Amino acid sequence: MPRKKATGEHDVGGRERLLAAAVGLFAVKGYAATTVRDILRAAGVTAPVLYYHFGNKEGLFLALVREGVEKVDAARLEAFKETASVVERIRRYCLANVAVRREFADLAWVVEAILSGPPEAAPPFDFRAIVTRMLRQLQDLVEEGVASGELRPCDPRHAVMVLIGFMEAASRPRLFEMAGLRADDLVEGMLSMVLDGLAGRVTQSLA
Amino acid sequence: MPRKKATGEHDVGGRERLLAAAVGLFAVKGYAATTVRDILRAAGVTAPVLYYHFGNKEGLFLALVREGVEKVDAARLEAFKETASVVERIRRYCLANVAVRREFADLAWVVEAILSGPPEAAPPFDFRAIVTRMLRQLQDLVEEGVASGELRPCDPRHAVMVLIGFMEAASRPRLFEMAGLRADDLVEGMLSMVLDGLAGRVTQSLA
DNA sequence: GTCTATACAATGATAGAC
DNA sequence: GTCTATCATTGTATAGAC
Repeated sequence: MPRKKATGEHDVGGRERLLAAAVGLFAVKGYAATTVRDILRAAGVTAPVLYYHFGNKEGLFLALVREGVEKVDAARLEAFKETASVVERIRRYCLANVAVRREFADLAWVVEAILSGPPEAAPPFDFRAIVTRMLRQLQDLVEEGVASGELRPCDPRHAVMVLIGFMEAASRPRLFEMAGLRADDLVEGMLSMVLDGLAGRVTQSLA
Repeated sequence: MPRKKATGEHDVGGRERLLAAAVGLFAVKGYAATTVRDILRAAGVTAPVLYYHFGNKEGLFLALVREGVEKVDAARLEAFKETASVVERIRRYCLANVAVRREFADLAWVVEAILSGPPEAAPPFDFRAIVTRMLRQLQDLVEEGVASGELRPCDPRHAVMVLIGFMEAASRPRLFEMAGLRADDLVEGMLSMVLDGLAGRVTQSLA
């Protein structure tokens, strides 16, 4: 029999039930360790529903990843849209990035698993275009800042990597919670540190 | 029949053969997607050899992870040992970290998969002690630098997170190669960027 | 679009000989 | 310590009714 729906749960189709169930499971168990039966049980549907909508386990996974990529990508574009100083746009970018990753935490984990996990642990998904675009956007931003004097002269590619590493660390609760930090102040604190640098005397990073 | 040994291959026991085979497979396929048969075939041994030495698949995995943790940990301690300026010790730490991760690339991947991957994707391994120690060491270092004036006054915990993010990004070939960077100059380039900061006018980080 | 029932390959693991 | 042979279970996926 169809699973009893929880209180307040919409009468969504099996497709959405499956997506919702799968994202949670993939996030905590990973793709390979999550069985089709796990997903079916969590979604309260039977096997043919999955195979009807997604073809197979891999299809379900890829549908999920696409959804996640779009969300991050959208937040990114949003942050770049408005005109502001370079530093301010970088700041918005980082805040937006961390914000989406927190809002769609499970989905972010699933995407992250492909980006940084073992190459063949999950179905192949080509991120090159989207990563390249991100690198390009950030590098343009840095170059603009250097040209205008807002940023210190530097190799923009190194600067981009530093920014990426910073966002990466700021998005890992398991890590920064061990350091006794809350996500709230972390981003701003780390960002000002990245901007002003660790070493040397105080240099005001301009108003 | 036992697998024919490749040229120059030592006549090591099944135990070592299994460890060597497993690390490569876990690195590219992840724990869950790597089957016992995969490992056996790659190692050229039969099933009972694995179960005799490691009890089960999980035991083999954990033996591997312990080995990896020890390697990273040893490199870390080595970097802290000699007396030098704070900046120099930070520099050594980061170089050492990236160096081990490159030397034992597969092993590093396996460890990384537990640290940053889905919580239940691999057998449970308690990293808390080791991560806490790393955070502590870095934070002490930063505090020492701040006290001596070598480092800018700051929240040491934020500084530690920035350093961790930096090392993280510097250890991900798939990422920085897309930016057209080679691992060689990357660490030094990024480190000076972290020390001097992105924003503001040039501040020499002292000799 | 969803169900019941099931096919069937692959999986982790073991027994018992040597 | 390693082998051959095998098991019980779980895995993905499908056929066919409604």
